[in-house]
Amino acid sequence: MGYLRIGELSKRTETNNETLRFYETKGLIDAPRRSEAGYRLYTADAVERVNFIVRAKRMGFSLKEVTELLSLQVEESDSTCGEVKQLAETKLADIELKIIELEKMRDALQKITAACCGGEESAVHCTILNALAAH
Amino acid sequence: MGYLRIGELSKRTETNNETLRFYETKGLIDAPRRSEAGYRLYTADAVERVNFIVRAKRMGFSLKEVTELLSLQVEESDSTCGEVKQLAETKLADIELKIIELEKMRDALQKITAACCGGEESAVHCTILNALAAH
DNA sequence: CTTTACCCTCTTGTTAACTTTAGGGTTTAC
DNA sequence: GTAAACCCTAAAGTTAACAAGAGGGTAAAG
Repeated sequence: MGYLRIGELSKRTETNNETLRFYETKGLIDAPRRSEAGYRLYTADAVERVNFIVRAKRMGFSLKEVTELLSLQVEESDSTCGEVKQLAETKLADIELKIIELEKMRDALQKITAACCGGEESAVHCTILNALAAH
Repeated sequence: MGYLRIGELSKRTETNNETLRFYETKGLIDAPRRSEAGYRLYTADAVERVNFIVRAKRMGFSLKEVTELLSLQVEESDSTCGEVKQLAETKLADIELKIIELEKMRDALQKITAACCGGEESAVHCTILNALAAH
């Protein structure tokens, strides 16, 4: 009880069974324990992990990068702490850059929607490139 | 004068000649005028356009989605204004969601880098998933 | 005036990230 | 107890997004 079979996990993560097995072969999710018949039995935190993968992918991270993100952990051992911190900071910079660029796009799109069908100035000629150009 | 050949354009956009020709076949950039010998001659705004494509791709938009973003323009005709606004708003929602999720990741990463090698609490066991779970 | 760096088209190859197919066993609902 | 729904592996197929190669013109520097 409390275990999820693969179909249940895929339903809760907007994935499908094949993708989950694929992620397992790629090392993105741990091989779970199996039932007597060989069925995969996942615990609840698999849902978190898979959802993280799905979200990170939507952000434009490759599976290789997602693997790196997931590998980030500060252990008690503390021996690899320097590398971890280094990697985390690199990824942090990546993410901050993405946020900034997305904010620019958002502003440009807001200009477009504001200029469009907004009343008097509705007949303006405007593209996302123009909106971005106009800072 | 004032025209760029393909090599010049690729240098200014972190792309390469093959990619630019590929984007042309896919309709992401307009077929430019040609020299007598058949060389592509780009104008300066090609640089803007290609850079936009590059940035949007880094954000996790597919070429198909980039095409949609680039097609967003409010024309004087005003006939398609409703659709344009609709599409722009959909993309805007996409982008805003991405920003929010990236901000969550950023916060989680900041927690990791703060906890790591930060002095007294350096021996804490911490992963990005934990950091995300802890709100 | 020729060598070196560019450019062209067309075809084929590559990589990532799945998806589908084939050929089976297992669980569960009637 | 038998269908329908679910699960397994292994291998082949697919799609997006390029990259590379073949074979051949063009531009510009010495």
